[in-house]
Amino acid sequence: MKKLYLIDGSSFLYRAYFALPYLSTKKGLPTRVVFGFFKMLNKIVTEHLPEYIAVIFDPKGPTFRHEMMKEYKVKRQPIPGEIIIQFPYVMRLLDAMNIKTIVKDGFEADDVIASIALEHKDELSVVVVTSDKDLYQLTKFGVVIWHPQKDRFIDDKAVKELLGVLPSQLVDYLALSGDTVDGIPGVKGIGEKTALKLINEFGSLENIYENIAKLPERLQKLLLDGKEFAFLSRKLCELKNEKIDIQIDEMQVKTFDDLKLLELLKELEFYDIIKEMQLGETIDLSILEIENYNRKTIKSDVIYISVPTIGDDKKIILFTEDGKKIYKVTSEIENFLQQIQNKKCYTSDGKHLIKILIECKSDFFDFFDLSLASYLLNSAANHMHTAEDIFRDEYGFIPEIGKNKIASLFPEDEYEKKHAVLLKGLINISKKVVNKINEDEQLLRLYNEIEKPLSVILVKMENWGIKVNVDYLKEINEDLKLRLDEMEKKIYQLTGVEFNINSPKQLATVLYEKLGLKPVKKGKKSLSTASDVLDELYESHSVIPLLLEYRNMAKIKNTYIDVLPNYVRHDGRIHTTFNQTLTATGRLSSSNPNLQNIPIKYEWGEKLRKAFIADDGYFLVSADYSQIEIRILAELSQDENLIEDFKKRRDIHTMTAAKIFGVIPDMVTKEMRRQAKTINFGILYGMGRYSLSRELNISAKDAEIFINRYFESYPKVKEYREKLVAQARQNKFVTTYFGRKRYIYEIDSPDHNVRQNAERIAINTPLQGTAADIVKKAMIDVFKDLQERRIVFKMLLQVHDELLLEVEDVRTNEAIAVIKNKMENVVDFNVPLEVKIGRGKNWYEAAM
DNA sequence: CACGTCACG
DNA sequence: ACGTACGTGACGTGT
Repeated sequence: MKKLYLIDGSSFLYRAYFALPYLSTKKGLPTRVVFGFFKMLNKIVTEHLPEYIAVIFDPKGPTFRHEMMKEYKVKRQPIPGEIIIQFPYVMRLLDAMNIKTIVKDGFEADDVIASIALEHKDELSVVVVTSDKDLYQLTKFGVVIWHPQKDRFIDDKAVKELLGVLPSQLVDYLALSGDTVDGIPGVKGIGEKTALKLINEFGSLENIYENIAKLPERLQKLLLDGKEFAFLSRKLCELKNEKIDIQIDEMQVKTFDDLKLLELLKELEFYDIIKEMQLGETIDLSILEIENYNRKTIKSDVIYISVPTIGDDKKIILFTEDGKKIYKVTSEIENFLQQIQNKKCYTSDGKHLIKILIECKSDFFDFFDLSLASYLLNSAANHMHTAEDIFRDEYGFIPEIGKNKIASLFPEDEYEKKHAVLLKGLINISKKVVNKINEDEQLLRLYNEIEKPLSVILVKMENWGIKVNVDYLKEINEDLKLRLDEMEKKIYQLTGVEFNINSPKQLATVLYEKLGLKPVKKGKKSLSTASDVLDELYESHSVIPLLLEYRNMAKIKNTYIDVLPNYVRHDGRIHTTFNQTLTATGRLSSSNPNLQNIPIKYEWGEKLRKAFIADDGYFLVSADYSQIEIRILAELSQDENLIEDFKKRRDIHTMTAAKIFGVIPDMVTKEMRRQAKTINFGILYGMGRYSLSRELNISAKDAEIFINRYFESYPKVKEYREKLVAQARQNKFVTTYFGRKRYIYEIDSPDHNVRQNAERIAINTPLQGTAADIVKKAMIDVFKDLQERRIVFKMLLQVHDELLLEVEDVRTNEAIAVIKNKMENVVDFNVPLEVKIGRGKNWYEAAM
C-alpha cells in the first residue's frame, strides 16, 4: 500500500528547538529550529520514502492558541521567540522541498490531521508524525504514529504499552492528567499515575464522577474542584472530523526545488547540509596548476583576473583562460595588461584592479566586476561581496590551505594556491551572475551606468585623499587634554568617588547606587547611562551636564583627534576606503578611517572639521542636497501638498508644522517646527506613535494625533507607505526609483516585532536607496563635467547627501555653478532638488 | 568578541 | 504584555 505521511508541524518546531543547542547565522539569525526541521523532514522523506506527504500547521502558525482556552484563561507556555522568528524560514524550506503545507483557517492542526488521516485510512497506509499524545487516538482506526524522538512506530497496542491506556480512553486520561506540552490543563493535583489508576478502574470520565464516592476524600476534592477543567480538557483533546478540502494529488511527493533549497540553505549558512546533499556545484579542482606567465601569448578571448593583496610592494596577478590553467604574473605586468586590452575580462575586485592599472600606467580597459554585480543582486546579504564571500555563497566553503583537502593539489606557494582555487570557482559563478543580472534590466542599468563608472571615481577619490592639518590637530589636542583632566577632577569631586568614567558599568553604579538618581529610564542587563537617558536626568544632579560634555569630548579625542594623524600618509593626506558593496540600501560606507562620521556639532566638532583643509591654490567646495529624502518621498508618493511645498521653495518643516497644528505658517514657533521636523524624519523611518511619543516627550495618544494629522495633510504619503509594505509582502523585496532591490523576507515573520521592523525597512529603503542612487549618479555627472571643462579638481568625499571637492581657486566659481547644476538635474522629478553649496579653506567653512 | 555608547547622514 | 526609527563605523570596557 502507498504511504501517506501527515506531519504535525508544531511538533517538529518544538522538537527541533528543544533538542538542539543554540545555532545562528553570522548576523545573528537563530537557525536551530529550521535546521532540526530540515533534518527530521529530510530523514522522513529519504528513509521512509512516502508517496504522499503534507505538513500541517495551526492557522496562525506557531502563535496559535485555542480560542476556548482563552475564555477559561488557561495558560499555555509562551511560544519561544526563536520559533516565531524562524517560522517564515520553515515555510520557505517546505516550499523549496516541494512539500504540501496545510494551514486551514478555523481548524486546529490536530483536527486537520485527524480528518485527512480518516479520509484516507482505508486506501493508504497513513502515518502521522508527531509527539503529541492527542493524536495517538487515531491508532484505534489503524493509523500509525511515528514518534520522531523515540524514532519508532506506535500503533494501538504500543499506545497501551507506552501509556497504559487504550487509544479510546486516551482523551479521558489526558482530561485528568493534562498535557503541559500541549497546553491541556487537566485536573490540578492529578498526575499521570493517578489518572492512569482512575481510568483503568472506571474506564471513563463520566464513570469516575458517577462513582466519586468510592474514592478517598482527598481525591474527591481534587476531582470536584477540577471538574470543569477535566471536561474542558477533554473537549480540547477530542479530535474533530471535518471536511478538509485537500486532494490526495496535492500531497504527492515531488523532487526538491534544488535551486530554491540551495538559496535558502546558503542564507541559513547550513553549509554542511549543502555539501552533504551535493547541492553546490562540485568544482573539478584536479586540473588546477599554476604556471608562470612568461610573456605567453594569451589565446582565449575570455579570462578571469585576480589580484591578491600580498604585501604593499609585491604585486602579483593570477589569471586563467577558460578555467583551464592558472597563470601567475609577477613581472612583465605591463606586457600582460597590454595583451588583454580587447578580451572579455572578469574580476572580483574592480577597484583593486583599477588601482593596479593606474600604478602600471596602463590604459583603462573594460572588465566585468563580479562583486558589484553580486551586490546589486543581493544587497541585503550580510557580507561585503569579496571574492571569498561570493565563493562561499556558492560553494559553502572557503578554500583554506591547510584545513582543506584541496591543499595537496598545489605544489606552489600557499597564498597563491588559495587564490587559484577561488579563481576557478569564481569563473563558474561569473557566468551565472552575468546571466542573472542580464535578466533584470534595471539592475543591469544600475551596474553599467552607476556602479561601474562610480567605482572608477571612488578609486581616484581614495588615491587623492584629503589634506589634514596635523599640527593643528596636535595643538587642539593639548587643549582637549587639559579640559578633560579638569572635567575628570570635577566629576570625581561632584560624585565623591574616583572611578572610570568611560566604563558604563562603573558609571551606572555611581549614578544609580551611590547618588541614588531616579529609578532609571531604561536598561536591559545593566542600567543605561546613554546620553538620552542622562538628558532626562539633567536637572537631578549637577554632575550630569559635566558627564555629557565629558563623553562628547572623550569621544572626539579618542575616535578622531588621537587617531586621525595615524592615517595621514607622506603626502599629508588621509586616504579612506569607500565600500561600494556593503550597505543594504545602496549607500556607500567609509572605513579606515571612517570619514563619513566626522563630528560637526558643538564646539569640538567645528574645531575638528577645521583640520580638513584645502591645498595651497585650492578651495574646498561642499555641496549638499537639502532634505533629499523628503523630496524623494514627495516624488515617489506624488503627494500634491508635499510637492507644492517644495515647488514653492517653502521650509518643509514649517509647512508640516502649520498643517499639523492647524495654524498659518507665520504662526509656527520654533518648538512647533522642531516637533514637525521630528515627525518628518519619523515618517521616513516608518516610525510609530510610541517612538514618536518618546522622542517628543508627549503621550502616545498625542503622538498618534500628530501622525493622523500628518497623514490627513499628506494623504498620498500614507497611501505610498502602505503600498510599499504591500509590495514587500507580495514580492519579498522593495525597489528604489532606479530599480535597486532589497530583499525583505522578514516581512512574513509571525513575530510582531520582527515583522514591524521589516515594514519599516520596506518604507525606508526606497527613500534612502533612491537618495543613494541619485547622489551616486550626481558624482558621475559632476566628475564628467568638471573633467570636460579641464577644471583642476579632486573629488574627495561623499557623505550620503554631501559631496566634498577640492577645486583650483581660480575656477571655483565656475566649478560651483557646474556642481550645483549637475547635482540638481540628476533626475527629472516633479519635485525640484535643491543643492546648498559653499567654499572655504577648510571643511567647516566650506559647509557653513 | 559582545556590548554599550556615540559620531555621522 | 512588550518595546519601540532607517542606514552606517569605531571606541573602550569587560567577559
